[in-house]
Amino acid sequence: MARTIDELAVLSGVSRATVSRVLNGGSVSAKTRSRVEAVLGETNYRPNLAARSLASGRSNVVGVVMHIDPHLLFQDPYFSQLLQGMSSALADRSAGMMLWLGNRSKEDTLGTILSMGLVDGVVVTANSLDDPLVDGLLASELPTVLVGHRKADRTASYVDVDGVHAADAMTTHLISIGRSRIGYITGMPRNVAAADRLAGYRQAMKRAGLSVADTIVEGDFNTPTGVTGAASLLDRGVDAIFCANDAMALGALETIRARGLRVPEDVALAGFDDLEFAARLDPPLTTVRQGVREQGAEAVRNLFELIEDRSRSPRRVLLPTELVIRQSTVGGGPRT
Amino acid sequence: MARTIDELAVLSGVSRATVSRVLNGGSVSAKTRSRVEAVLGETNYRPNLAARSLASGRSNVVGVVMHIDPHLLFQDPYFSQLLQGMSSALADRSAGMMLWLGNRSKEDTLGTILSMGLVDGVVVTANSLDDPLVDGLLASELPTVLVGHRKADRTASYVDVDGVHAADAMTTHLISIGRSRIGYITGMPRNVAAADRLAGYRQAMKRAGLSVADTIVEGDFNTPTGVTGAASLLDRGVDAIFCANDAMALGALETIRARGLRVPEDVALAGFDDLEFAARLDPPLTTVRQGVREQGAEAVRNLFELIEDRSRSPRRVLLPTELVIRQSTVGGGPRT
DNA sequence: CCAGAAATTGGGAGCGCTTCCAAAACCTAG
DNA sequence: CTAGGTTTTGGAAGCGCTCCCAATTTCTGG
Repeated sequence: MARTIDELAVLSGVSRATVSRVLNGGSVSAKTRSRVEAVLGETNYRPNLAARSLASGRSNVVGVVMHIDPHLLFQDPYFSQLLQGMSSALADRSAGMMLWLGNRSKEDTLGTILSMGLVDGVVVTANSLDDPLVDGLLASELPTVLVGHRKADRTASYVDVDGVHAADAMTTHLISIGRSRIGYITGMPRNVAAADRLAGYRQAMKRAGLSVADTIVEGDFNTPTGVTGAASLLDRGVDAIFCANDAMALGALETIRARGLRVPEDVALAGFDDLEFAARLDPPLTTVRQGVREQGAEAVRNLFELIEDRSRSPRRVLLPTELVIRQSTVGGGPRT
Repeated sequence: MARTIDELAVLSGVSRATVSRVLNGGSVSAKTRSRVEAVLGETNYRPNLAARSLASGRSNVVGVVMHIDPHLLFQDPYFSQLLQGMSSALADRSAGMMLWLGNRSKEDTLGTILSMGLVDGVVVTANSLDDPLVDGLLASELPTVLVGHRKADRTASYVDVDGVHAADAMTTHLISIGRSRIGYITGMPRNVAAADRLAGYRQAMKRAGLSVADTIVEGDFNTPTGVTGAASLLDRGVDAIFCANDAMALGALETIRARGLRVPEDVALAGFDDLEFAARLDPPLTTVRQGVREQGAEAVRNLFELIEDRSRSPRRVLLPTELVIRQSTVGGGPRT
């Protein structure tokens, strides 16, 4: 029941330094190593992280900062999935995770994180176009990887999905099934993903030579704005509605049915995210699936590369998305 | 830009020990204190957590362990909310959170946590009737608070909602609206909350002198078992279905409608959890609301009391629940 | 069998902080 | 003005570990 490395050293008849070497994979003769490991085995010793961290300057703990609207955090599985992905990538390297959710002022959190000297790096969700926390982190010495990205972050490492491309693809799909008056309900104005998706929509519409003069209404990613947004779009006589996320598509569907219109015959409907309920809607919702778990895992891997080689140039990763076509756009389409 | 306490000491012309005292609220003369604080203000020094932790044996970081079925973690906002509650209570004491999700073997995690010497205590979700991790934690020196509880944990500190009482109340409500053949779809067999809710149901049925001979079918908290469970209950001619959670109620609703039955006229339907979508179903779902956030916050507060006074006796807290009655049981009832 | 190179090992100095202890400074009252 | 008590302060010893450096041991080949 040795508690410290010194006790371990005494028990195995070598110096503290040698024990440390076998613990950390230093060069030790096979004979010595096996002797120490024997003792190690029967003593269930665990190195003290604080001491190790103080001495080595590395803790094998990474920080995760999610500054996010609590309301979204609740109902959107995005964060759970992101956490899962990160958590499992972390576990692969037996590293720990310190989590901050956004309930203090951002600057405060920033200070805390930097201070601790406790994390080797940080993964931070960058979903706002201007976020002092992200700026501060990027300006600091601390290796930082963003999940999501802002146009300005050209020099930062980030992991994101290609929202522009995905929204373009969805819009193109809508066009390909013969719709031309395609309404769009946006996400929150200052949200990066929202901006990307909108850009993708505009891009596809433009390429097809379709007007977007009065086809865009502003939403905020929540269901109620889907309800109202759809109402206003229907008044303008659209034949398809593309919502920046599934939650709003849910609202839009309510409105469409309330008016006695059929989906997709009268109005095709598409969302984004492929939340759990999307496949279960009536009709099942055409949407975009993003590998959120994978995104989290990739962010962690990215971060570790940065930690291990601080001089390495930023790595920017765009993960692919998948168009999930269901009956809300293609009536007789494939069942999911 | 002092980085260490020694630099700070030099800058303010006192000893390292004195700086440490003003940092930690030791007794320092007013004059000295203000001098040091002045320096402190213009230097944005942050104590190194690892060093502090090593020297003092306390880290102001608590561990949070959520060993949970990844599938549930995804779609159930329970965990997000729990995290939120804990996170905000933690922020109130400017403490940090180390998070482990359940992706390694439990024993492994346990070892890691205990080893680190890095957390002052741990909050662990105890949702399985037999969980070696929980047993190990409780047996260890580490202050531990459970969220949820097992019958066996008489001597542990925990925070839970009174699931027995809540399920009893819901069942009683169903009875009070004139139903007598009340079917019940259970949660996962070895889950504590599931067991509690089932007990509450049985208790209420027994008190009312109603038979439960063939009214209970086994579910697993997921929607599909709600679908199948409801089918089997309807075959037995029930006039109400109480599901151990909302996700299954969702499935049950599907089945009921597929058979052309009306809710609540033909079959009353009740869930448990009051998830976001519950109020939005057609008809809105009668369910039980639990203060999950509050549960998380309370768990943290509880833990801190334990940490500050290790000799204190375990504190067991049962948080109240709220019956949310909507149209799935009372057709003309209050709109929510 | 021995010099020299290579591999292994132990000694010891810190990492930045808290905290015990004793010295120094300050009060009080006689 | 001084003895005795009370605060306030600084010195110094660690907390458990890593890692540099030098000493020791082991291995080469001539």
